[in-house]
Amino acid sequence: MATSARQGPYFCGVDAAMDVVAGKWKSLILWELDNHGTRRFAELRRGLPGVSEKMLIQHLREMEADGLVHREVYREVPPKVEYSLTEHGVSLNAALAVLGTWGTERMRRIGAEKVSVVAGDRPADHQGGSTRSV
Amino acid sequence: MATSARQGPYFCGVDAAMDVVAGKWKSLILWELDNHGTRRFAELRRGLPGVSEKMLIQHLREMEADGLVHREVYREVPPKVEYSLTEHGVSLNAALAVLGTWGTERMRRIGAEKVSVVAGDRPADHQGGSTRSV
DNA sequence: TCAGGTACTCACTTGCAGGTAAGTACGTCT
DNA sequence: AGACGTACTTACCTGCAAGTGAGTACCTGA
Repeated sequence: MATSARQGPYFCGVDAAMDVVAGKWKSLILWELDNHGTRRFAELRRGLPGVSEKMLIQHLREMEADGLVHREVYREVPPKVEYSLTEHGVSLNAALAVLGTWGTERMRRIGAEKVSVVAGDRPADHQGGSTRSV
Repeated sequence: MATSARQGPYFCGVDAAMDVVAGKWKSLILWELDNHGTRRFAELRRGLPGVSEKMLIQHLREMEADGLVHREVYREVPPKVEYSLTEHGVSLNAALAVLGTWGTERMRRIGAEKVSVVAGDRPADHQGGSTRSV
């Protein structure tokens, strides 16, 4: 399932960073976890409209292997697992924030829309324009 | 050939930026152009060991459509085309540099190697930007 | 009693990014 | 004469990322 940590070789630093962030939902996951501090599996799934359970787990496992997220399992009767960012995840998110600023500016330039949030989902939460949109 | 500009919709700024940078060689191209100011097609091809002509052109066309690179054609007898970064390309490269710093730090942490440069190619040059498929 | 919520796993399929290799038109170098 | 350099275009093929949908095991509330 390719859940082992990526390890290069790389052309350069950007290459190494992109390798870790490559994946349709990874930067979104990073953003969600950074914003909420800690999230359960189902909370993440609901927070990322359109993600499939398979992809979400796969990405979380890869990011865990890469040392970006921490996975805490609570052995309770309804299973409970909490995901949070490690310090490496937090610093990666900070680096991505710079890129996010550029991207937001680009969206403004070309007049791109935001993907519409499905009705019933968190109403007015993660709006990229704010301070630290990933 | 998908040379039209990407246009969303996006989840957030990072999404928009990643869309533009997604492509195995795009960040490398950005880096090459930023470093040399202006480069001809064949110079770029030689500067990016392993890239195929098809992918190089495809990426250049997409980046042109996205307003990142400028393409200047000289109607001379041996054809001559010069590529350079627009101001948007330059600012994107600056944003990627932050990510590059993080990636370099990560490479140090996990002890990843750099891809070996083919014998005969530029010896000890680029430290800057590169990508893998996003 | 059975739908729904917890957090997953597994098997199958599809789309597309990227690789390979050839063709084009024109000119110079050997 | 023909190899090589310029900057591409075109067609075909492959591998992998991602999507789909079902199954698992347990518990709660209507």
